[in-house]
Amino acid sequence: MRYKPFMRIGTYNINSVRLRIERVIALLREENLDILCLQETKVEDKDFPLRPLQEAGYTHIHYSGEKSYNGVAIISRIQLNNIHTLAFVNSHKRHIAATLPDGTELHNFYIPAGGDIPDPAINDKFAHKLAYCDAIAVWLRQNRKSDAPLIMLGDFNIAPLEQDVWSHKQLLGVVSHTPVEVEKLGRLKDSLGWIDTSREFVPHTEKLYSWWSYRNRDWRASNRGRRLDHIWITPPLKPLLQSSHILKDRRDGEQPSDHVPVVVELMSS
DNA sequence: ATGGTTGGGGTCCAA
Repeated sequence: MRYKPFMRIGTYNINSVRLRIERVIALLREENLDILCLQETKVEDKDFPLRPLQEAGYTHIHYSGEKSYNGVAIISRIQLNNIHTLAFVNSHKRHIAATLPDGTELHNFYIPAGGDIPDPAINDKFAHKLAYCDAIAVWLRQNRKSDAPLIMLGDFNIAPLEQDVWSHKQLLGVVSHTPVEVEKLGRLKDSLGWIDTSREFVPHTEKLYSWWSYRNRDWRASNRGRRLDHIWITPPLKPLLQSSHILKDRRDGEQPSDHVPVVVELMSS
């Protein structure tokens, strides 16, 4: 096997892994990924499309799915250990975790989108989203430490910074960018001193998106994006962080997901 | 203020 100095890890909300399996394969190959975490696989475990991924050289594949909704997966060409899932708030399949050979623990999350109305008193889905964020933060504080090497990534369905949305003012009342959610995500981020890898390389003053709605004739022209997909690391991994990219061009082509992948490079330790 | 589009499963829900 040739020398490989960096480990390349990605996250991608695929919005049906069966419909877009060829996109997944192309991403793995063209980005030379070691590990890819998926969200919204929308498939029961018995129907997960294993074979094309194995044929592409990814033999360590773990998933937790359900019919029609939610679902997460980790696709890897590196051995993974201690695969486990956690159910926060309810039984939705929104989390799967694994430990890498160097001991780094990887947590893949699909945080609830939260519905349309940003009021937990009248919208159960928004209440669920807030409770889910709280539950993760509590679990992390009680079970993990900020001096351990951890990666937490996925579709968090929250765009925390003003430049993470196309119009901060116009989206203050829109689920994904409301102050109450941003506050929740901030507390979650503080739980272990998480580092937002994308913003390590792009200043907070610069627009940065990972999702563009289907409800636009021309997503690139209108450019009404939001940064919903994140890769966070704990402080011990910061010196190992080499790069982070949001693969905007993957929003193009036939039948794209409405999200694009985010990829980081970490020095192998 | 409203509506715009997509996927999955099945004639509607979630995003």
